[in-house]
Amino acid sequence: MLQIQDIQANRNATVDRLAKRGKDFTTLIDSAIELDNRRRSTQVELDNVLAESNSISKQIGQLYAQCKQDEAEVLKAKTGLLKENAKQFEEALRAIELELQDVLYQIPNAPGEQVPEGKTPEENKVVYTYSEKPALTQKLPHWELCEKYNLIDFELGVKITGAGFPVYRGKGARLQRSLINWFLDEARDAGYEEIQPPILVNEASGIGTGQLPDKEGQMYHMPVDNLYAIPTAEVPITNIYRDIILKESDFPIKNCGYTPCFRREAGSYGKDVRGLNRLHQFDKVEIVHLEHPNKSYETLESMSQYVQGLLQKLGLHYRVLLLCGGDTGFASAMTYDMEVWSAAQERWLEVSSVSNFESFQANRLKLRFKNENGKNELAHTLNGSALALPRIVASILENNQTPEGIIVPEVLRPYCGFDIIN
RNA sequence: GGUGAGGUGGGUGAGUGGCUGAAACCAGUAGUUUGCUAAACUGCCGACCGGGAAACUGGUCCGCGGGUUCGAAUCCCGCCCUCACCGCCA
Repeated sequence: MLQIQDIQANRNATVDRLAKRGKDFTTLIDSAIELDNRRRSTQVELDNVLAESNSISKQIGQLYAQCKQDEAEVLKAKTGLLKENAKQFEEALRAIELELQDVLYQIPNAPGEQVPEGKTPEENKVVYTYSEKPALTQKLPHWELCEKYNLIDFELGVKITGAGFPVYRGKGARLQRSLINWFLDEARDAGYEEIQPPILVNEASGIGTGQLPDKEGQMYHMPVDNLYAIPTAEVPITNIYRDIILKESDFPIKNCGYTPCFRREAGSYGKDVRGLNRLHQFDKVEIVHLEHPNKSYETLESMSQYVQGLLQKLGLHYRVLLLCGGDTGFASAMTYDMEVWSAAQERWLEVSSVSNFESFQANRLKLRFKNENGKNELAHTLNGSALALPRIVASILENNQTPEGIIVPEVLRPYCGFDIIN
């Protein structure tokens, strides 16, 4: 969530930035400001009452020590009214704070300077396109290729669990494992520390990264122990830094991690979810950065370059989108999406999303650092997929298909031990 | 699952009703000195929300939530969590 101090200090700028999302947030911003003002004045009144009551209590203690019981009794009588007052102010304050929090939760992150205005995905800006569509002699969609070469059995997954839980087998399983290993090795070479986090998280972690309380329905929940299956490694990895105060010299913190990801995807259906396009369980390597606020946009660019490097080494035709305000995620200030070409489906598939959250996430997480003035300041967080497996697999299969079989990208051959799937 | 112990500041850990926002030690930090890859000494050093130009100052916080009391880290109740041992087990 946004910081109320920032909103107070830069009311107009915040409204302008938010307007890029194609919606007017003036009313919400103003009610946040109004609530914050009320919060402060109420607190001043409360504090005064408490201060008086504290000082009387201290006097009573001293009087007892001097054996002046009578005078102590007189003071005791006075405290009754103060208590009553304090209680009222306390209740009022709590109510205002809840209301303020509720308003703040409704306000999305303010888009960064470079983010184009716009409401729909059509208004996203294509900032880069790499290579060409492959020239193919055959164009089978990946689900047919999976069946033909016995790589992924979707029906079997339905039997064991349900739709969206595919079974990878043989060379399909090995290709999957190779990609994970290669992604992790690349990340390590780029200076990321590898993390193997839990894939079930508690409620506090879900709140920390913003999945809870709102997007509860998107996660698998285990009520017996009140745990949630992670929708992305971002959740456990970012929560490592919940309630932490870093030193300035700790930056940059670079973590990566492979985990399976679980998403209920309630409400999705149709052609978009065919094959590997959308799953309930999939694998992903995630990169997470914590940065000094001065450097977060520079870091966003370098993360984008890093992800693009992976796609280039895999030889995939891709493009980079700078998302417009309206398509930028709730918590993000600026997002690049990387989309690879799916030759048989003849459409772009999103395989990575790299975002700068500025201090939006850090605010909920209470992730801070001591700045040069010795003050605690919120850190900036960024993350990105590097990469999500299923659509990468889909596009490798489709783009590299030949009548003789599917050509494995060179970088993966040492990992999987074969160079063609046939 | 059973039994027991416990949750205090970045860490270890003292603290059973007012003098404790909290001893001591470690870590951190600023400086002094001696000098050589460090040591000694001294000062500072929790977080959050307010007021103030500033010096400074009010309030809250000792797992969380309630209660008793003029006053609670300290007493009472509920919850959560951790650890140890036993049982089970990859």
